[in-house]
Formats: sequence, C-alpha cells, structure tokens
Amino acid sequence: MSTIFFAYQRFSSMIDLKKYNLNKNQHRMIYLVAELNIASIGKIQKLLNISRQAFNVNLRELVERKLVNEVTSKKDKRIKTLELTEKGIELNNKVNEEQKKEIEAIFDRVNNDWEKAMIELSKEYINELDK
Amino acid sequence: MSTIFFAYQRFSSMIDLKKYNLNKNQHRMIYLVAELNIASIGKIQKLLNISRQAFNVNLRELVERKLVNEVTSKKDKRIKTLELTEKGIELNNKVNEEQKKEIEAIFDRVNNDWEKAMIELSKEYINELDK
DNA sequence: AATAATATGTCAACCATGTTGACATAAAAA
DNA sequence: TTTTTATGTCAACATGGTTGACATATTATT
Repeated sequence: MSTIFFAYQRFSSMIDLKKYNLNKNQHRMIYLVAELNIASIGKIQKLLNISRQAFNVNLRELVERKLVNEVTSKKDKRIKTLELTEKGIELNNKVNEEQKKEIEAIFDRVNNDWEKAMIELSKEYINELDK
Repeated sequence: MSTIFFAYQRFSSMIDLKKYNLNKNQHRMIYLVAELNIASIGKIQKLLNISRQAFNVNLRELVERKLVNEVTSKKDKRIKTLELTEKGIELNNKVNEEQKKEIEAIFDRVNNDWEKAMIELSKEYINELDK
C-alpha cells in the first residue's frame, strides 16, 4: 500500500503545473475532459469532488484562456458539456509530456511489469533523500 | 498513464482525514515517519517538499497532540529524528484501515495482478459518475 | 398553464494552508 | 575563532477552498 502512496508522490512530482499557470484542480479538470469524452459539468464537478464555486472559478479561467469550450446539450438545454479546444489539447499534451516519457522509460526498464514499475517509482521517491 | 492518475484519485478518496483532524501534509508526515525508520527532520521535510515553516507548524501540532516524538541524535546533536508515539502508531493504523481493507479486497479479486488492480481502481473512480 | 425540480452561475464572507524572507540558536566543522 | 549546518519562529502575504444565499433557464410534474 505504501508503494501506491509513494509511487504517486513521485508520479505527480514529474509535472510542473506552475510552468503552465495551472493549479491542481484545473489540471485535473483538463485531464478529465481529455480522457472522458463528453461529460456534463455537473458530473465532472462531482468527480473532482470540489465545491461548485471552486469549480466555476477554475472553469471560468480555463474558458477565458480558450483551453476549454462549453457546449450546450441539444437534448436538454440545461446541461453543458466540456471539451478541450485545440489549444487545450496542445497544452494538455505538453503538460504531461515529461511525465509520460519518464513513465514509459520505467515501464520499458521493467518489461511492462506493473508491480515492478510501481516499486521503482516508489523507490525513486524515497531515494530523493540521498540527493 | 491515466490509469495511475485515476487510480490514485480513488485510492486517496478512501481516506477521510477530516475525521481524524489531520491535514494532508500531516498525514504524509505520519505516513513517512511510520514507513521510513529514522530520518532526520530535514530529510523528511525535503521529501514532503514543503517550506520549512509549513513543515514546522504541522509538526508542532503533531508533537502537541503527542502523536510524534522528536529525538535528538546522539552523534550529532544538531539533528533530530522523528518517531511515532504509541498513540501515533494507533492513529496511523486507524486512518489507513479502511483504505487497506479496500485495497486488499481489490487485489484479492484480481489475484494480485497489479495492472488489473490499478485498472480496477481507476474504473471505480470514473464510475462514481453513475451514482 | 402553473408549479416544482434540475442544472447551472455568481457573490460575499470566511477559512485553511502555504510561501517567503528575516532573524535566532546550538552544535559541529574548518 | 569563524563558518557552516540543522533547526525554530515570526510577520506579511498569497492561493485556493467552502458555505450559504440568491438568480436564471429549462425541463418535468400535476
């Protein structure tokens, strides 16, 4: 269990959100929108597990920065779904690029063995001690 | 990669820190102290990757609540190491209990296949949509 | 048609937690 | 003796979150 815990610390340290002027929830938002296709605002907010206010403030900024589009559903005009703009897709790729490379390198090293990969990540985290 | 990301969201949602009056960094601190044995304050702080001030404020509270002891190193009296008190160990176990159970149940279900376990966790996260 | 419920947006007030930079002390190293 | 290291603490400020009240448009219910 500590493996999962520590591995994730390492995993998330591979991303530098500041560089892209995103906060954690905005990153989670973009990531979710990119991975799920088509989910209503309400559902995304529920997944993020943050207050409506926090959600809206963050979303507003992403929309203003033209990273995300809001699309009103045709069946039920109360509902809006989110999608990434071209710019949003590009940013998302860039943000995750470094992490992706490192993770892929690790999986290569351990022949795609998930257990070994996670242990490796976990070790990398703990070994930051010795730097 | 999204598997690791989503799986961890689910993983961390299994713990309710509020119930135990801990914030995230205090939990990380306790968790680290429990898993590593014997690490200096400086090293733990570096691992947590937070400012000295944030570290000290959080640590102070843990010490006041008698969850953690500070031990001055004999070799080098400048250095202090941290250890959990009995009460700290107990709390740590309690905090992680529910998570541990759920994770073990998942690993049982997938015959300890890490890849499947992580995918399962990830799915559980996404499927919170349908509640 | 009238009323209720749903999905969303927004504001103000407040709170939790973090960062930075300056300063301080004790111990060890040079 | 001087410098460096490991630690502690303060004040000022920044970031980001929550809550509760209120508002609108649309759909569902009666």
